[in-house]
Amino acid sequence: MSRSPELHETADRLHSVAIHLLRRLRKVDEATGLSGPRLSALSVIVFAGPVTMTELAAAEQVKPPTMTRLVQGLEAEGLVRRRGDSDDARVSRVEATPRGRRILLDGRTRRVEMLSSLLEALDPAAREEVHRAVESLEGVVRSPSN
Amino acid sequence: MSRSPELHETADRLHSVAIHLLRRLRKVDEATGLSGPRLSALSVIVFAGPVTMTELAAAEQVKPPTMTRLVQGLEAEGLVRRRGDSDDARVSRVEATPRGRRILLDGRTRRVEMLSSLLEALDPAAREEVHRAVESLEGVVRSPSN
DNA sequence: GAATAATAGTTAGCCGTGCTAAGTATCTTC
DNA sequence: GAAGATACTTAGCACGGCTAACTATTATTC
Repeated sequence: MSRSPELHETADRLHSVAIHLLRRLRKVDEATGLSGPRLSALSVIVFAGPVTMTELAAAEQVKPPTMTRLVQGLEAEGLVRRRGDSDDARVSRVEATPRGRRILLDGRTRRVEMLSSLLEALDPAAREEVHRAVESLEGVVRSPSN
Repeated sequence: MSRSPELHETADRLHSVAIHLLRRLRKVDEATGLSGPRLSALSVIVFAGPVTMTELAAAEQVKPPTMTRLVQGLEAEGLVRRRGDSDDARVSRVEATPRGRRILLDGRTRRVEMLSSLLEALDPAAREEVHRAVESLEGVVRSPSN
């Protein structure tokens, strides 16, 4: 079971870097004025078009009652709007308002800009290396389990 | 202001990889039976020896009342113990019990094992690349701002 | 076609974690 | 030794997660 020390070291530092990266991103996201869960839900709503509550809850890995309240919050801030489904009176479809869409897209821009500026601090060779490492990790992190 | 598309792409994918990595880690951490904030506080207590409440709150970037409750929770589960300071009767020093230490260290082991097993899925060249990329990112992510 | 089962959402109510404001107890300082 | 600073706690609010239980619809089954 025990693995090489180098592997452990890389693993440990990878963990730490991931934490620090996301901490930075969270700070940037504060400018949207939205909490993490609301911002994340809004993102699904913006990119997945009109969505049902159940789909939204599943996408956010949250139970339906939790999503009910998140959407109520977004609705109260005028970022989101609901319409009944024409075929099935039980379902309620959620879509972003123009304001919701703008706030989300602006936040997304800030986030990518922040990360890009970090990467710009690297010389081109290192940047290329980060790119390839990200590709490797994508394969490995996405594939199995959840 | 607008940057090269490759930069944006790397930034975006880096973001996504970081999110997925931490999601995996959170799942592993569930085995400790502790919430994120409690686990994180316990980690500081274990590694920084007896600590004052104020130091703990600062380390966890949380206000003192929040730390009061986190420590009360850990104490109720027998993972942590408090002693008064001999020099200053206002301060209260927190230290881990043997059980607290064991739970934390076991969790830490599981976490590193999980990451290591991800890295093991890569061929040695890719692994080496990830290692170097992590070093680059460390420099860039740690340096400025908090 | 009426009864039953399944599905989509919501409401009610709990717990944990974040906060601020305000209190207590203990130093420190003048 | 009185005034102020410091360490921590208590009280009370908001929010996000959950389960259990409810309503309203749609689907099934006999």
